[in-house]
Amino acid sequence: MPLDVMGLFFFAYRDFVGDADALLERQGFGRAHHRVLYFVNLKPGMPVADILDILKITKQSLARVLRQLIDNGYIEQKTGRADRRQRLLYATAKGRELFETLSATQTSRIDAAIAALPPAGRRTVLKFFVGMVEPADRPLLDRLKLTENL
Amino acid sequence: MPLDVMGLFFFAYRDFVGDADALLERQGFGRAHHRVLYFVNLKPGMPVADILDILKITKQSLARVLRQLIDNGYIEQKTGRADRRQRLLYATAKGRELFETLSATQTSRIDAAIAALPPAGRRTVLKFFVGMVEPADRPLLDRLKLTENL
DNA sequence: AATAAATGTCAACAAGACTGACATAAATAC
DNA sequence: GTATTTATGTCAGTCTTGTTGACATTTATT
Repeated sequence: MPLDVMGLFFFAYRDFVGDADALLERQGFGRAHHRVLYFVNLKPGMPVADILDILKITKQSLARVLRQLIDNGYIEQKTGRADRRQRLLYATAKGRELFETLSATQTSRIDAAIAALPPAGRRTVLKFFVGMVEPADRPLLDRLKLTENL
Repeated sequence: MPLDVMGLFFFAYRDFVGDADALLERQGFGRAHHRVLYFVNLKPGMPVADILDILKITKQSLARVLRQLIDNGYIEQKTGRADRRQRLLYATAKGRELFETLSATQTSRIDAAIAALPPAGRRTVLKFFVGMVEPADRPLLDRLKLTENL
């Protein structure tokens, strides 16, 4: 039984998110803010509904977090041109900067872990992750361009 | 920048823990209960302090969850022989059974993801996870026998 | 004109973290 | 042999981030 994969997955994820947690706290933010920042940076102009779908949380839950990010000038909303009901989300310069800061430690941790692997290691890890994702959500990974290096 | 690793890590972990979440809910339990069950199953006779150290939560936080698990007969405590102050944690037969149920879907998801990888894939993924863990905690991984297949 | 969709907002609630303070029993130090 | 430290438990209050349900607004669609 892959008890070791389960356990190591836990520890790896704990320390991966832990990198950002300390920095976020100083801003008065939490993991939820980080997740929103990540996806808005990844796909600028994302409508609210997409974020809800990705994070699998309710709009009421997102609203609080999003409001803080907007009020503090990290994210801005623009009305959709094609569909004027949509509120498209964009990171401001300030928001992109914060995201860079949050990502810095995570990036070096990831780079170090991959550097210790055999040549095909990075690709193998990415393939594993994709394999762990619910098949119904895999097209979403493609749309977010997370599977380009495969 | 390894934005793709970050994103896929998020999705993979979300769906990995999501497997158990549905089952846990019917029991009136949450992820915290699952984590405790996992580690108690992995290392029977673990003292409370070790669990706190691993989960990086406070004793007050653990107390609630542990109490529910004990009161419902999933875990039992025994006074340590060497150090009678310690409360060593053991899963009951009922606890082991619940853990097996919770692990079943996670196991098949992991197995499927690994089956799609090249022969060395499993080892590569495990090495990646270890590389992501804070170096100070790596001896702990060894003690928990999570690094045996490396 | 009627309905549906995308979003926002108010209110109440729950899980699971947190801090701080204090209690007990057992081990260790002096 | 008393004093201190350690391992654990418990009470009380707070915070973040999730939940549900209800209702409003704007815009698209039928």
